[in-house]
Amino acid sequence: MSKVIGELPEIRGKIKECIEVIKNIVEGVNKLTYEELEKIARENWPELLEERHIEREKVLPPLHGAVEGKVVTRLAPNPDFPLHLGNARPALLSYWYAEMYKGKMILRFEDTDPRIKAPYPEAYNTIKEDLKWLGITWNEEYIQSLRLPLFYGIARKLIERGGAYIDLCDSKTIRTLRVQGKACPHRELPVEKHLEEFDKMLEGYYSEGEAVLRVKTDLSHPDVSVRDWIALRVIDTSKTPHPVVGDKYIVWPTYNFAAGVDDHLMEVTHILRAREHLTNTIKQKYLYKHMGWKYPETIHFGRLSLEGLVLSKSKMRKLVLEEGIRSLSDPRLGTLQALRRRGIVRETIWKLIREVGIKQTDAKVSLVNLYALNRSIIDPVANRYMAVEEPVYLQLSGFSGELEASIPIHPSREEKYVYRIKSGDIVMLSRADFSTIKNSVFRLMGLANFKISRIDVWNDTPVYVAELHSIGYEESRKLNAPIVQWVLWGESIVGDVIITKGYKVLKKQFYLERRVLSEKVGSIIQLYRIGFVRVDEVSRDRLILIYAHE
RNA sequence: GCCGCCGUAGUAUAGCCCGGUCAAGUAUGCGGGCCUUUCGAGCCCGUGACCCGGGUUCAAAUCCCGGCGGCGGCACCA
Repeated sequence: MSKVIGELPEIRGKIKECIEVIKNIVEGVNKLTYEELEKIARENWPELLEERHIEREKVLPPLHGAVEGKVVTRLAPNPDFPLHLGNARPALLSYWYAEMYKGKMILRFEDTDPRIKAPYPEAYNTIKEDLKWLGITWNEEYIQSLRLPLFYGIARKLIERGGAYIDLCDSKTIRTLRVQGKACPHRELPVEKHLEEFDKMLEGYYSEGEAVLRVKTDLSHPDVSVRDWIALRVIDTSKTPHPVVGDKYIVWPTYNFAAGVDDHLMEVTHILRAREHLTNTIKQKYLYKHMGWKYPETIHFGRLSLEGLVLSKSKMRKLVLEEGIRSLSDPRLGTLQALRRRGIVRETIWKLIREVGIKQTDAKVSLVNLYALNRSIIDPVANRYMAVEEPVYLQLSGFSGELEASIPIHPSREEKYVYRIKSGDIVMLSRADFSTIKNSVFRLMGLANFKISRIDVWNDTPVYVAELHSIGYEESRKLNAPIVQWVLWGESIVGDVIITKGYKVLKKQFYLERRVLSEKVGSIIQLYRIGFVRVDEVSRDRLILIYAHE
């Protein structure tokens, strides 16, 4: 029924009559057997029997009110910590939309709290590096602490327009009044008085806590925090100097004032930010109304969390203190630096954020999903190497001359690495593999098929003697022989693989093919049957690898 | 406690604004098969969801009301 209306929308007016007709037809059709139906379909509408497989690529939904060439977005981080995965969402969305509409993106450091959330001097650069790694470019860059006189100017205009007042109440009094929805005595004083007090504030007449500038909102607003929120306050920068401007200023804007003013001055058209800013949007709109400005389009998306990974700055700081984490790129953290070090590539972050989109609901992404995305990108490019853990020694015998082993560097490429093996050479196997092959014919990957014939002991170490059974891969298939990885003794190098499990870090020692030394720091490789790892450090006789995922 | 936002498979997401080709698409995961000199990748098959209850309507994932659940905000933080 619905299908018919969908295809023939013009019958909409006569639905009641149609129902009878359709009912009869459907009853008739229902009496037919499946075979009869199939026959009719094949004769009349063969295309119906063909399966369609449509893959739609996910694209960003259009931005409300966006005009090509005019869109301005901004990313406004507090430079108190490097960027983490959660920050990648507003960062990439702001960037993508600016690109999509051929507009521009602004990077603005919101560092207007030298007291409680004091900026880290290094973070200004770290954040820029994080953004560059993400592949984000921006057109303009600002630091709010260098713009304080601008905020003072706007504040003065706001007072003149009757939109703000200097409040000299102590915090206890004002708290009580606000909850009751009552005005404090200062609110209704004449504009001239407020301008005067504002000057006194700037001159340093008042100390911390004695005077604030409040924006007039609605004293009966259901959300108490919206009622006459604070725009500027006094911070004693002789005690807590600001890393950029030192103790030059003692009157500082709050987030809502600074962000609100700057979004206007910088002509931001679209704000993309997380849901926790919903109330801030409401607060800032009062400021815009007083000033007669137009508030930008705003999108509030949900929070992004990654199962098993800490993304909150405060929790990460705590971890750093408690777990003795020295570097913010420690693989246990959720910083972009840390993810990068764990072998997560930029394209994965892009795919992930694009997938998650701009929904208002929170997204809890599982690590398995993140790994799957990452694998799809690194698998085609990661070189393969053999590696063994807890080596068992095997001496190869039963042949004369040389055997040739060709190890694919990547299964989908022709390129091979060739070893020449002589009778008597020793190879290493993982202990776990050894237990499955000790009684049967097995294949050393890329080399030949062997069977263990006896045990020797050299300097207290058992060495198993393996006799050549056959060379070809076909034989091993016929016998259903297991294929194991191996590393040639003397052609090996020790690699420490760092594995992150929650807040624990394990270190496992592997012996790898020595040819891995041609890999550079930062490259991602796959150890056959172990997983993907990122080369973290390389020296002549050792390397450090960080485990990414299977 | 007060205020607000949001509920589609294990997870993420499409569809919701504008009710009908939605007996709900895609990805990932999981189960099975094929292929393969990795237990990787690829290919094929299967699995599995509209939070609950009412209402409006010929027709509700979509609109309305009520519950329940999750999350966020309630700073002289950003």
